[in-house]
Amino acid sequence: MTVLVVDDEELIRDVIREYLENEKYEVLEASDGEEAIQITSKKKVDLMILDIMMPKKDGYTTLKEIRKDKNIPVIMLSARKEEYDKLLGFDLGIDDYLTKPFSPRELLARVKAVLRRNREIEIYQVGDFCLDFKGHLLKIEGKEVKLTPKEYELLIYFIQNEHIALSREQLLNQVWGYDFYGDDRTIDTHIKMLRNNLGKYRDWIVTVRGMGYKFESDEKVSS
Amino acid sequence: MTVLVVDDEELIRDVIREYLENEKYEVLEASDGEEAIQITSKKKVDLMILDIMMPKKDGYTTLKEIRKDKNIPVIMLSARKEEYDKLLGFDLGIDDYLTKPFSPRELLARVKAVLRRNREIEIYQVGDFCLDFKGHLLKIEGKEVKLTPKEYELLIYFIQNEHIALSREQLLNQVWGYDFYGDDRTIDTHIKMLRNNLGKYRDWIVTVRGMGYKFESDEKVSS
DNA sequence: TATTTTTATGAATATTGCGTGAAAAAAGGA
DNA sequence: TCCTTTTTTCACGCAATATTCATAAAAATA
Repeated sequence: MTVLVVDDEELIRDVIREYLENEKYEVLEASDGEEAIQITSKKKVDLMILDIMMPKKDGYTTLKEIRKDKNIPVIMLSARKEEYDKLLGFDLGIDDYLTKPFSPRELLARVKAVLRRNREIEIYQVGDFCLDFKGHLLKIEGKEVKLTPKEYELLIYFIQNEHIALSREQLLNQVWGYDFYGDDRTIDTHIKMLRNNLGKYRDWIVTVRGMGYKFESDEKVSS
Repeated sequence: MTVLVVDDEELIRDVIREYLENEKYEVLEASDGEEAIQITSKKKVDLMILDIMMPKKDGYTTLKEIRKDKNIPVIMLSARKEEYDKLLGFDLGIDDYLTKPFSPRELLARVKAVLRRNREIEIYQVGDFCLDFKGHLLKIEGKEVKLTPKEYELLIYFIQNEHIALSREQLLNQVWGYDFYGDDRTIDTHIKMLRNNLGKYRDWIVTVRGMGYKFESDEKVSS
């Protein structure tokens, strides 16, 4: 689970990072709204902790922009309690709210609560790459990309094991099943076809020479 | 769907109204228990959002009186978490519970969940496609389309699981029942007939090769 | 550089899964 | 009961997909 912390104060970010990492969350940081928008467009973020008062671009504006094409859960931070009413009026669907100074413990509790609440959502979205697990639907740049069953299963297995290098044997066992006694090279062909279908995201499937393949969505996107 | 919001704070009512109306719910307001009782006796209310702490007549008492002759689903609001235990003691069959300050998003999620749980009448209408769940009546371009019982059940199950790919096994279990031990391909035949009956909407039943089928109406899919 | 090892690709072939129609079986109605 | 409607089975043909394999390309090694 990846949490993006957006706050202009480095101290705050550091404290939150420490607590979250202690609980095995991956933490990304942004010091302003622009940076936050950049990061969410490139990386998979499961939850955003967003400060309202920031220089350049405030929390509202930032959230509004991100929400245009992403539905990332968000916990808002603010220095003043009175902001809450304003926040409620703001029609952006925030998930929770905390006033500074807050206890890290409480933040953690809320992070967990929000993620628990959203666990049933099964959509993998990074940039304009959008995979709907339940719908068996992959969209890239808003257009449906047709995958064959094997390509689909393969892709899902990769995504579920992001950043982990997988051997051909492992892929055969997990995706094809233990009762498959075919050629190792079958994988290569499917990788080829999957890459073709991923278009500009073809490099997200990385060859690990002598080992197998791995999936990595934060690679630089070639267009 | 009509939701009655009962709270003495106008600000809270306004905020809830805004969120609910945004999701196409009809919203009624009451500022105290008496008014709530009046409204429920006169209008059709599908769900009540009821604050516990109110002047004159509190939430408990109000609910107790309304429940004497109506079984409207209710979500309770309270300022303090501790109230929850007290609430449990009252055997009034509340459907859900939220403490202030709550996230609007969570409220919306719970409203939807409660209504989903309690839905009785349901009409699914997109373009000139109109299915009345209860009346077992399908109209396309204003003309009634005759479906066999199995076709109805199948279609309803599809609509209730729109955008989700369903395997043949799942369809057999859910529509035919777990005690059906027939051929998988029975599904195919029913799909064929259903598609024929759907006429120009036949493509709303999408084949997910190697997996099963899913229902997808033409309306824009938000990603 | 030449050599070896590993991966990518294209094409040929094998296999699987779906749509269909027809017919048998079961359920309903008069 | 008989007749009609609905449900289920099934097999054929076609199209989509999976697999294999030969060869090209790329990367590592010396």
